[in-house]
Amino acid sequence: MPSRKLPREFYTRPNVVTIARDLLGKLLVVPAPDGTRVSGMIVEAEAYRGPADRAAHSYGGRRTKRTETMYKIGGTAYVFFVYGMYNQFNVVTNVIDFPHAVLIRALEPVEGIEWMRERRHAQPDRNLTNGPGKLCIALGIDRSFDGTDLRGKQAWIEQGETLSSRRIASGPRIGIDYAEDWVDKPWRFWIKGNEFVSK
DNA sequence: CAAGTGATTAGC
DNA sequence: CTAATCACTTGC
Repeated sequence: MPSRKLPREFYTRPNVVTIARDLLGKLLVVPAPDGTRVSGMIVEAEAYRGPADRAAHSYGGRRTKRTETMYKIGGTAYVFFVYGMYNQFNVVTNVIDFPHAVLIRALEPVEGIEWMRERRHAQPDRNLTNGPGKLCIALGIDRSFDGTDLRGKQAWIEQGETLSSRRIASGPRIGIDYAEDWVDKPWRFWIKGNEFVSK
């Protein structure tokens, strides 16, 4: 049986906005401690197009210990810590030294939902993975995932559902009020009507 | 609606 | 070194 992991060429394409939209319907998979699969379908994602994009961590070509991961080759995981509590899972795109990334904002649980319930302790199912910090808790994603290859064993993305463009909506990104002219770019994509899209 | 939380960053 | 900020979540 061939691997269903997305190939390198999916990630190294030049247009991060296209890749963010294409990631909808794909399956983000992480192994649980017992070796079983924990996974969710991507239902919401945002493109960050540094160095030009004021909202991106790599804006202006900023290169620090944290942002260094964004400069790696497409298909690398970029996981960062924010607000003193939460991790955020991103997919690096483009080729080396073009610091683009897609933030995964929400998933619809598919496999291993018992693991998600345990980690999110007693939240209603619809709140397990409907936000970028929540989905990292549910899947057990922390900074040890930062810089890892999305075609490796730590976390990966598989071909999932193919969506017609009619089912996809777009709008401004969330939580980037500081981004001046870039605030209104419609680079957030989600699956219309999906109940796991973040609030 | 506002607090909480601590790594990260810029600026001395 | 210090202080402000932050690609969020939860509980009031």
